[in-house]
Amino acid sequence: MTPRAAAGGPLAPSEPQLSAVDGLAQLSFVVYRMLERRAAEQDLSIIQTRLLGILRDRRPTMNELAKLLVLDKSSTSGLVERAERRGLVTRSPSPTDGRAVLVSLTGDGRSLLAGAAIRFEADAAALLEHLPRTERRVLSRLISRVLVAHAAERGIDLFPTFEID
Amino acid sequence: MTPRAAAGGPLAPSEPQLSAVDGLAQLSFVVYRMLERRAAEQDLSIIQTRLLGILRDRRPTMNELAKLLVLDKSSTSGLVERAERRGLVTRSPSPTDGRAVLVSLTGDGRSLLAGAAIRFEADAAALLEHLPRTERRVLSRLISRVLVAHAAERGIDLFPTFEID
DNA sequence: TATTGTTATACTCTATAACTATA
DNA sequence: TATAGTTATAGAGTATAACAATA
Repeated sequence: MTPRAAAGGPLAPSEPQLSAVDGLAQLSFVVYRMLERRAAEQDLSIIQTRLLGILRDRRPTMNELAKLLVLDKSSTSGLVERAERRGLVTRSPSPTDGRAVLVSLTGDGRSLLAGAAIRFEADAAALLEHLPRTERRVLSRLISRVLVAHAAERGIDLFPTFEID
Repeated sequence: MTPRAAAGGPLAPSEPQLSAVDGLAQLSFVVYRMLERRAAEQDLSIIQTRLLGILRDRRPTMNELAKLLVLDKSSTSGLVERAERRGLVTRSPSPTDGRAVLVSLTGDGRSLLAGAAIRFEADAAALLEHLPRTERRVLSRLISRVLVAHAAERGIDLFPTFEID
């Protein structure tokens, strides 16, 4: 990676094209920051956004949440506590396990998430529209293939025939 | 973005390919985490790594640093203070402006940065090697074109003929 | 007066360790 | 005893506001 790519700033190599590695790194930063900015517009951090995103179609226990977010359970407690204080999520006792707590999204949480998601999608679409339609499709397919292969390497099937959970 | 893409986890749409937006978001997360992991192996955060990356070929003032990192000057003070305490950077008075401070990389800082960069480059290369060489080149070129167009939109030329600075 | 940088303060995010309550 | 979750504590990272020193 060139120094400037590492800094996330503009590049000035002598070739008229970024190296594959620099391109990947730069693209990652650009997209990550789009997400960060759109989340911030709703006063959400990336981790808060991911929390809400997980809750959009699930109602996990604190423990499951910690695993999904790859966080310590104490970090998850704090994260959920702050989100609950803002009225974005609620905690309720599990009916089947007296120790467990179920976390779910409130209407306010859902609205905030939807706002961020819609704006981010527009950003991502605008970024891709720099390419003509045909090449956009090629890019999309190649990215998909890379991700599928990368996931498969880790024993994850991105497209299981049935929902397994 | 689908709920699962927002969560950064595996996806299960019914089509055998990710949507363009989901692919972009997923790819961004995957690459960002590679960088995060490799930096962490050197006990560096992403922001510390970016700091060192900027210093690899520059010796900016605190003020310039704050602008490059898009951080408040007070945040930059703290960031540099912690890096200096670890012996990764040094602060010295500017010879031309009695108020200014110049920040530069130490040998230790350079080594740490190099270690993270080399490992990250290997990760990125491995990710791309999931595609045959020809398609890898196509992907690389398309990503480059998207980034160049995106930068141009913001008045930035990714490939200026001369170093301007 | 304006600019450069640091410091005080406050909040988010994270982990480790110690704790409570339930299984 | 083991598991689920919270709390205490500590540190990184961030911003705002107040400040000191220099231009």
